[in-house]
This record gives sequence, C-alpha cells and structure tokens, in this order.
Amino acid sequence: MSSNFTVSCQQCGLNELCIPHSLSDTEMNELDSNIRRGKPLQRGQHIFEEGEEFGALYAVRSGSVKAFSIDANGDEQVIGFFLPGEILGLDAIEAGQHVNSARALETTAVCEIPSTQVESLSSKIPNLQSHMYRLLSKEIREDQELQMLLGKKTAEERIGSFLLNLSRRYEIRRLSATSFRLPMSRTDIGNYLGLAVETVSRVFTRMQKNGLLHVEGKEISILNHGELCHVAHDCAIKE
Amino acid sequence: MSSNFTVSCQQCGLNELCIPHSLSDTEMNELDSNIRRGKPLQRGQHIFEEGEEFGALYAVRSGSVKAFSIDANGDEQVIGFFLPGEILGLDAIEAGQHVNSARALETTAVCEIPSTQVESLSSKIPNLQSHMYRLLSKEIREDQELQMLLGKKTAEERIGSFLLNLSRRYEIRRLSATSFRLPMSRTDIGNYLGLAVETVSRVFTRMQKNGLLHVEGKEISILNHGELCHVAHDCAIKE
DNA sequence: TCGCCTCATTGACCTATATCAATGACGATG
DNA sequence: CATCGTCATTGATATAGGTCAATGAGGCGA
Repeated sequence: MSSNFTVSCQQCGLNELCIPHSLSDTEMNELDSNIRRGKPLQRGQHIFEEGEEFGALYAVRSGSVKAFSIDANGDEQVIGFFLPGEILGLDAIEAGQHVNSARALETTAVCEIPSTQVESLSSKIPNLQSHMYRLLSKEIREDQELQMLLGKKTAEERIGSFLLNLSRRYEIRRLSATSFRLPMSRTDIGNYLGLAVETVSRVFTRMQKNGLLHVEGKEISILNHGELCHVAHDCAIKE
Repeated sequence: MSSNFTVSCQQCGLNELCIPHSLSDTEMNELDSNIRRGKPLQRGQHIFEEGEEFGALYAVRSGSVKAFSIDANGDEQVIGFFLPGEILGLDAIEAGQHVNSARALETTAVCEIPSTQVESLSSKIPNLQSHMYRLLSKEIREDQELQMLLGKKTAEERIGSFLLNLSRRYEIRRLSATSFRLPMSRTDIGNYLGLAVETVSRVFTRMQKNGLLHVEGKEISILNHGELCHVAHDCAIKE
C-alpha cells in the first residue's frame, strides 16, 4: 500500500520545480531510489537544528518551513521561508554542519536527499550537476535581493516586495497569485523583514485602507497588483 | 618573458584560497590552461556589467573589487567587496547573465575562468565539483549573515562587524589583521551596510574616541579587538 | 604650485520606525 | 462551552539614524 507521503519523484507534481527537473527517466529513478521520505511533520517540529552535522538536503513536498538561527543574545533570526519544491540546507554544505534550524510552519512533508548522493550522482549526471549549480546560484541571487531590501527599503516597500515574492512563488506552483494564506506569523514576517511586529500590522492595515490588499488574519488577497508593485518599487520588468 | 600578471595557478600565492585549492598538480594544470589573464585593470574599470551575458567566473588576483547593481530609482546598491583569492560572478550562473556589475576599487588583476570550463572540468574532477559546491554554499552562508546584520544590527554593530570581517579576510591572506587599508570609500561602506555616509563617519569617530580604532583616512588600525568584537556582538566563537 | 573636485567630517534638525502599553480576537484544550 | 494563551491590532511616545547644510582635507591635472 503506497500512502500519500511516499509518492516517487516521477509521480510528484513538483518535479519540475525540484531537483529532478531536467533529468531523464532513468536518472530520475536513480535519484529517487536514494531519497528518504518520512511521515509528515506536525507544525513546530524541526527538520534540522543549528549545529547538527550536515547529512542531507531537504525538499519541501507539502506544507511550509521556516529557517532561522539564534543570535548572540538568544534572539531568533528568521532566514527564510520555504514552499513546496524548494530546497533547504544549501548553506550547510561548506561548513559540514547546519548553521541554522528549520521548523515546519504547518503539517509538512519533506524529501531527504543524502549529501553523499548529491555529490556522487551529480558527478555522474551532468544535468544534475548543472541543476545544482543553478540552484545554488539562484539562492545567492535571491539572498542578494533580500540584502537590497533590508539595506534600503522602507517598511511599505519591504512588505510589498515580500507579498509580491510570495505571490510569484505561489503562481509558479499553479496556486492563486492573488489570494493565498500566509503560513507564518506576523512576528516571523517582521523578524524576516527587519521590522517590528507592530509595523507589519500597521502596514497591512494601511494597505487595506488604500485598497491594495484584503487582509483577514492569515488570508491575503492582492486587490491592486499594479499599485502594490508600484509602492514596493518592485515592478519585476525582469525575467 | 613572463610578466607579473601572467603567473600560473601553480605559482600563485593565493591558490590555497582560490578555486585550484585541493586539486592535484595535473588537475591544476588542466584548470590553469583554461584561465585567461588580462592586463591589470585601473581603478574604476569594470570587470562585467549588469545585463551582460554570463561567460566566466572571475578570481581576484590582486587589488580589490566592488560588486553593485542599480535599483529602480537609478541608485547604486553595493552588494559586496572582493579581495584577492575571492570569486566573483557566482550569482550569474542561474540567470545566464550578470545581475550586477563589478568594478575595480584600485589597480586590480583578475583571472577569468570560462563558465563552460567550470562545468565540464568539475564533471571530470570530483575535487573541483566539491570545491565549487562549498564555494557556492559559503557565499550563501555569508549572504545570510549579512541579512542578519542588515535586519537587526545597530550602526555600531554593523561597522564593527564589517571591520572584523575585513580583518579576518586580511588575516587569512597573511596580511595584518589589525592594521589595513580600506580600499572602498565611506559612501560605499554606508551603501553596503545600509547606513548614511554621515553615520559611517560618526561611528568611526566615536570608535576612535573610545580607543577601539585608529582611523586616518583609509588606514584603519584595530586597537582593542576584544572590545570591538563586544560592541559588534560578533565574538566569533564559531569556527 | 595653484585651483578644482571629490571625499570625509561635523553640526542641527527631522522622521520613520521601534518600543511600551493596552485591548481584542482567535484557536486549542479540558 | 469556558478558559487560557498566543497572536494581532491600535495608540502614545521615544530614539536611532537619515537628511540637509557647511566646512575641511587630500589628490590630481594643468
């Protein structure tokens, strides 16, 4: 009996976004046979913790994940949020141990890809190596965009860019780009964007007043995409 | 006659820090034969510009480089600074074109490594592939540290961490960790750290008054390393 | 050597956002 | 269904750092 959480890469609706992308059937099967799929995690359960030995990359199959670390004062530092098809743990390759922790924001299933397999398979399969390079490069580019946001943008621009970013990511997953659920708390959003919770709340309220958004708890609708891009200074002419 | 700027990887004093690291002599020679070395660049000359097709990675051999992009308002956005042995262009692999520009901050020599060679050589040479993964992973980790700095740290903490970071990087290069020259302007530092130039100036002055630093133009001496770590909340117990 | 231009410093003032505090809403639990 | 705890919202106030403006200092070309 094959339960839902043991779906293979071949059958997985996310394989276009995920590591198997651009592999042949044979190659995909080889990768697939090296992947471990545990049972889904509950909200709050950790996938790995800061300091643990690095042993695998993780692909989110369903649900969502928050990556964070604890700074010198013991405060949490949100590094990023991961949606289905996205890969966690890339930052641990060099150090050989995890430099941050990852927790499920809701019921979440992940695929575990042993790091030894990533290296050996990607030596054999040029498409996989190439995909890995692009994956790592993409994360660098995205981290740099976030640096830009944190260094120069106002609170409204940060929130606007954040929502647009999520919107694009949901759209790629064939979910609604205009209406979705925020899986993380306001506190997490503020922490990630370098803002106080209260500021996040106020900006949401203000954007709702101005007809840009409809906000109801964790449910968000983007009502005026053009204007939101405009206030975010994030009009994505690129791509 | 082999002029200074055509030194091979074998002879290069930086090869421990750079891509050749962990390659055998034969492998290093193979890599070496694929590297192009132009004549040194003058201050202000560009290595690549935003939008250019991605064709190569660049290793700084001497001098220093600033990476930056231009935002929606036409303002410059400093992404990072690169010292000898460091690799530029990793963020361009995925997009296939450069997403930011790079300029020499002083007279600077770079080695050009065609991207086609990186991919094909690293398929053949497992050590090289492994090195590339670690290189990309390291940049991700460092970018995330910068996100932390930009999201939560005060002006003093940012400047302190910035100086300590430079100090460590000079030390690895067997240069003085306590006394060095800042190759970039105050404006660039402020831009990079998300601060106004004036704030950079004031913090330098204040740190000088408190006996942490001696600042004279671009020459910096760290007089009280322990206390600087402390005010930066960057006491590097790690590593 | 002079004069120019860019870069750095310093002071005065202002504003965006943090902080503090109180209240309300929701969801889980028994 | 009542209670508790967490999360979100809103208002009042404080402050770090930005902005504007003026001055000084170093480097470079003619």
